[in-house]
Amino acid sequence: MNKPESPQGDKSAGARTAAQPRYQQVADALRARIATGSFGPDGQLPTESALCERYGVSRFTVREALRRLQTEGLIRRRRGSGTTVDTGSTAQRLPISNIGGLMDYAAGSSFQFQVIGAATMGAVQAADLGLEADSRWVHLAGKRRQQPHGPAIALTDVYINADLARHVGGLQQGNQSLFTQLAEAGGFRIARIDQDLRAMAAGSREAVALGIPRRAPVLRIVRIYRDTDDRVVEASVSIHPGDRFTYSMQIDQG
Amino acid sequence: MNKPESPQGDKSAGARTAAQPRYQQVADALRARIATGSFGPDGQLPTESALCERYGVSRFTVREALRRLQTEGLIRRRRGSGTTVDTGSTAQRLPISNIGGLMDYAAGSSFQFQVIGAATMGAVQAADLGLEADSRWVHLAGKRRQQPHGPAIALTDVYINADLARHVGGLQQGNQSLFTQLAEAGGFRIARIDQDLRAMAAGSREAVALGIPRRAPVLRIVRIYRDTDDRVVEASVSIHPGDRFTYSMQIDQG
DNA sequence: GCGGCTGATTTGTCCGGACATATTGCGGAG
DNA sequence: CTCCGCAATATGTCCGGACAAATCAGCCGC
Repeated sequence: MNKPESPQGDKSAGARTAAQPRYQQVADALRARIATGSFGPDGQLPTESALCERYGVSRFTVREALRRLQTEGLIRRRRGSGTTVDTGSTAQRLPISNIGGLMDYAAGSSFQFQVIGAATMGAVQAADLGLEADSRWVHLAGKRRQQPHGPAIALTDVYINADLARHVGGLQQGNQSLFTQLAEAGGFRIARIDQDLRAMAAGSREAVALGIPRRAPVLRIVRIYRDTDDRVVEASVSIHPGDRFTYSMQIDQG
Repeated sequence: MNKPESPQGDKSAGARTAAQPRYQQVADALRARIATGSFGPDGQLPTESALCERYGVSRFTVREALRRLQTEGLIRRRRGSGTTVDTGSTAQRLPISNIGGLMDYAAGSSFQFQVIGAATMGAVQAADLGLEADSRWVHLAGKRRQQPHGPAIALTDVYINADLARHVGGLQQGNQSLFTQLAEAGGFRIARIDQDLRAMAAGSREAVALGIPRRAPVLRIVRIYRDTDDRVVEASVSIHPGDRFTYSMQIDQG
């Protein structure tokens, strides 16, 4: 019927971006098809062997692609019965349980910030964030909104490793996450993000900035971004009003 | 030196528990060795091919086992340099980002509950939890503690599918999660858990039960447990005092 | 019509091999 | 002594194949 859509290697070309692995290309293609609803009302995906033919790759590659989509909560797989689009439950919510999800979250909202300046982290604050005392950072502060002129869903303090200070000036306001921009500018990759979530009462600063009563319940999310060498690239503290933000995630298998 | 430690099939024996896949057995073995610190101060694990020989399995199996440990945040893998135990950062904290982590969390604390009785979920509450209105449940309520007589770290309402009501009587108080017990008693498997987290103010009931001021900030976690057929087996709402509970998780790769 | 059995389908597990790419350590050139 | 390049090493990607286990559709007997 149709010849295999080879996910072209793209070894040549001026594309400075390294050619992505094939399973990533297949996953992207399937993610796009899921988004456009091309799998019909029942959401049944082709079988693995059918996808192998379609994209001209081995079953290993197809399974690796499907595994990604599964951890993103996009699909559901059952032995014997096949793979289906996961429309139920949390499909319309935003799973921030992988780095791609975090980027989507950033892409779906807008972050306006300003540079506060150089900062040295005191012992108390460092311990609170789980970082080394007396380490040096560039401090940014800003708000995140879902609609351009809507209410802020978060007040965020960002601390960027002082070694990356020269890249701070090039950071764009808007829809791209800071860590993505930093990784591109600095030529490294974010390998892991640690998150701590807890509830607390809004202080006066947060209350004023977010337009909520003092001592209102807020969700505090501390994120530590590490590169492949385990160096802390960025740390951030986000304060979300309790009534404007819900954190959704999925947990799979055993 | 030593002959391969074959993860014996265990097909026979009275063990009613189905033989686990080999990668699971290897993962368990490595997890135990990590816990006992048998990989030395630098935490360097053997190479994949060494593990293949040690356990008498293929590289596929070893990689699948290591993948599990990685998503649990126990190890760190880097191309070219090998696999190491992840002692830094959140190692001592509790990652509840997979079902095993949730079970560990339950195992590390104690849950005391009492059966409230049959309950029909009203429209408002059902919508809040993301369940069907007018569905029928068995309602339990209880507290979770880290030390036997310490302060409660959570006040939890549990709703168990009415179809499983006959198993409710056999549920044990203590350190094993309810969903694990239900799965065993009912002969099914928990395939996915959806979680929603948000901050809110303690109501009077929570305040009294947890011994905190009214309107104190609390973390509210709603969990929906589904089996392999996507049926909702259990739903739970946990209220954690903001100053006694932090939710930690890791996010890997891209 | 109904229920159970059987076979086909589909994903899960597992193997062996191959090459790519990142890292590390070593040795030689300067 | 320092820096560069090369080779060894380790994980990442990818292939083809095989069997197991869960599911599903259809046939058959009742």
